[in-house]
Amino acid sequence: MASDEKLGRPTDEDLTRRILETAGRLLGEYGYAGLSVEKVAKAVGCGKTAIYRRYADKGALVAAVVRSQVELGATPDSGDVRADLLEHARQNQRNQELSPERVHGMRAMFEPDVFPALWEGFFKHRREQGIEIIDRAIARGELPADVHHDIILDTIAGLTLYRQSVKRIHIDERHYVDIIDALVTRPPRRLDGADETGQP
Amino acid sequence: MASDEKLGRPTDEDLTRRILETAGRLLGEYGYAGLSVEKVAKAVGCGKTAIYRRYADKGALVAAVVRSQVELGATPDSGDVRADLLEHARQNQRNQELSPERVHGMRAMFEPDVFPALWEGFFKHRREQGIEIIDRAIARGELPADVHHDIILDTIAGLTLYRQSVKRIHIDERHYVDIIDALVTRPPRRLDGADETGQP
DNA sequence: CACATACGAAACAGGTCGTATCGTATTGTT
DNA sequence: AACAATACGATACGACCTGTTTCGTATGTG
Repeated sequence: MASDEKLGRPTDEDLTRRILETAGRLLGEYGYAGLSVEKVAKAVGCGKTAIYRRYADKGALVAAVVRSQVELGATPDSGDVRADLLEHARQNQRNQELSPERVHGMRAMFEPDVFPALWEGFFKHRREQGIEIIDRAIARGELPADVHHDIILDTIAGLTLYRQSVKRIHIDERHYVDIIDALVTRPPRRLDGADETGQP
Repeated sequence: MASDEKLGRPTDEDLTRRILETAGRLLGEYGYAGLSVEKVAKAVGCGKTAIYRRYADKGALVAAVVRSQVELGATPDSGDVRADLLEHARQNQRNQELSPERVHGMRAMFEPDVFPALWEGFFKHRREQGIEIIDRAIARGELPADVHHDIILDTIAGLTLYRQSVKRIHIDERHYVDIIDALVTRPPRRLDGADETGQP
């Protein structure tokens, strides 16, 4: 117990980085179905073994790719709910934006083998950040206590998702300001006390 | 020229229907990657030939499946923009809803081989219906002339997409009423005259 | 040194895609 | 009735992919 070091040859972390980078590039180029582990290995210049030792299957690899391209960031807390939600939306957009040719990469998150890992590793956490923003706004009296957290957050997230993944059009920040203004000015209300998180 | 009838044995339209139906069921069950043309043929009780004669490849088959499960409906025109947009949203939701286990089917529309056909065959047309609703509202004076059509429509469509495809949670119609009320009461404005349709 | 692990290369079985070929079935035309 | 044209089911095929396994080699620790 004197040492925490693992035995044997250590995993090459630089190789891990190159695998994720290359897989991300090929994913953006060919989409999930067109991505092959063999091509990734070839492009990286390593064996398939190295990839399958790190990720159980192709789905896990792609989930790791998307997760590596995405960041959570700190929960905005400026004291103004409009500013906080705008920053929240900015973070959404940054995560989905990345680069124009990575649309296939973002769409790949919908793969049955990819999505569950991303929900746990990302979406759930993003939702919790949004809930916090709104709860603080309620505490400050900026929003009524019976506001429907998820409808607000899903409206913002859905707009970004629809624009980036379906229409491939960037959203000008001022449009977010308009939408957030509308949502805060006439906030959607809860219908019953049932909590909802999605993805059962 | 006496006859418009085609020569030879006619295509079995009932077989076409069974192919689409079976492919839709298997798609919902296994997702795009897990769907195989051979399994579809096996389940239908026909040869692969029959499928490949109808659809150029797997992507075209799946596009046809999604397209067959979706309907356009008439453009709402009640004289009230809130009612029209609500009906528009209802149509969105109906199209994505279908049945709970068809989530994979809806998500399959994001496949690179599937999406282009659906954009031309469906999304574009849906957008045009929404534009018409808003234009009529402008003509009636319900919305300002410089309202941003696409931001309104994409907000509504994105909410549905995010809820159904990502969170798998049904939207109570009253939430649509709240969102539409917010959008119509404080409508997002155009920034410049540039038209946008997406999917270049 | 012994030990444990990562690595690259290669072979492998099983599945899939999309094509091609065969003989058969079903239609309209002559 | 014979024919042309097409759909159909069955089957085989080459190319590719997934994920596993085996081998020899490289790189670390005690």
